[in-house]
Amino acid sequence: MVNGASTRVRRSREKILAAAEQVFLHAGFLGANMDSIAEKAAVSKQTVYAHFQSKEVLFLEVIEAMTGGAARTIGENVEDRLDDRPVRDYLTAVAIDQLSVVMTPRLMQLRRMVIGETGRFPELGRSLYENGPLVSIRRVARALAHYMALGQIRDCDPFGAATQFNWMVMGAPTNAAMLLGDSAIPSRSELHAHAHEAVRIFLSAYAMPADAGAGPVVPPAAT
Amino acid sequence: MVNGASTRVRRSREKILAAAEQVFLHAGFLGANMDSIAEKAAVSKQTVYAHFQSKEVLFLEVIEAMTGGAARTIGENVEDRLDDRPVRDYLTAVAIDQLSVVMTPRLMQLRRMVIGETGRFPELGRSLYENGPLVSIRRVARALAHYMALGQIRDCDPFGAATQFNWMVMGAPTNAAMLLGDSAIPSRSELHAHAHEAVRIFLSAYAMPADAGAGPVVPPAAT
DNA sequence: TATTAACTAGACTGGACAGTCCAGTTTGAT
DNA sequence: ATCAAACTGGACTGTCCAGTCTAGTTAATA
Repeated sequence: MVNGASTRVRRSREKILAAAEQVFLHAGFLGANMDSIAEKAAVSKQTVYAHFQSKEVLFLEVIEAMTGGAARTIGENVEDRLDDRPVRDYLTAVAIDQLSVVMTPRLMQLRRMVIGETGRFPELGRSLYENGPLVSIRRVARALAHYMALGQIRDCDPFGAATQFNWMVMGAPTNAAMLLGDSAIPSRSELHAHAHEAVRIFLSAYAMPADAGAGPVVPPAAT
Repeated sequence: MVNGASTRVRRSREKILAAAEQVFLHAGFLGANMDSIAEKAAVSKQTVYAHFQSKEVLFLEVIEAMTGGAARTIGENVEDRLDDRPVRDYLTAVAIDQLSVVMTPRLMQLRRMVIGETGRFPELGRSLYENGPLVSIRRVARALAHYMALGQIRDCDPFGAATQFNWMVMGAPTNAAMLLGDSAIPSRSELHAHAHEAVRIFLSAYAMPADAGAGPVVPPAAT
């Protein structure tokens, strides 16, 4: 059977990718070393090179797999049934979903690495941007267009507004985490509070006046 | 004269620091190499080591100098005479100032490097955060407290509001530049438009109702 | 059971590079 | 002019590491 060998091959491949992910995330491209990847994968160095032509190829495959995986995760949680619920609820759900998926040590470290390696591998930065922020922004833009048609959102450029919304939600936490490390990653309750506050501000600027209801300045305590 | 020798020493030192800045920014800590720093500084390798004990020490001095320098630049431009002008003007000026200072290839590359080296040198991240975002946020927080006392801003936590403001202004451009490279740095006119839009949204949520005047949804064309 | 593709252990090559050493030269102060 | 500190250039050491080579072992298939 062709599949027997293929299974064995795939097992090795996956062990290597998992080990490489750990090592690269921890040490960066230059800091990582192929011997330690082989060791961590419990595989001979030769096998590593049988699967991946070079350190660079392995690195690229690891990173692309991670960015792709993250992109697939976002959006699985919030199905876009816009029609039946108010803008505020939809935006809040999207904000919480995005924050929950992205604000994890693993993805924050991926982001740090990609940013740090931008000089050597510019395509990784672009790929992360297009699989991450851009996807989210497009999704929100579609939703805003919908709510605009329903008269719940003021007339504006949906893409521009969605961009604003995206960074109101993600800006503070990601930037803090980039520079301050994983300890700056917000807790679940902080994350909820932040999401509500961002939605409140966004709607006070973009909701239809009738519907504007900026709500209390102090967000609902989410502790 | 003590100063003669000291001048010679300082000239070398400065040449080395300038060269090291270039090389480190371009290649990162591990990617940089001391021979090329010496060469670029037009100085012998020995002299480099006479001034800085090791690559690591040199690296730290370069980065600390850059972060400190940037911190000093911000705020030189906008003197904080709050009393006499409306919130909107003050916030707009601050936003444009910050964007102008921070959104340069050199500082964006510094930020990328520091983020990338966070694992090896966590203190650099903290230092950049405290010399950059935190300083700006504190400044805006002070101003907001002032305007709150004047009844132009709603009652709220000034620090929290200032944090929101900061990332509404800086979030989108920095994040894009981090991942997409210097070509994503906004032009002067984009930067102005973005600043106005951020202030508009912020004020529609935080200005006193009487004074709220969210203004038109479409920001004043800043082209 | 025989065959063969996948794998192992570990020695090895070649190049890069941090940091040192040394013997001589320049420069600025006195 | 003299002297010491700063500097030069380049050879050198030791280490690390990507990638290769070899000879032998394991395991899935037919």
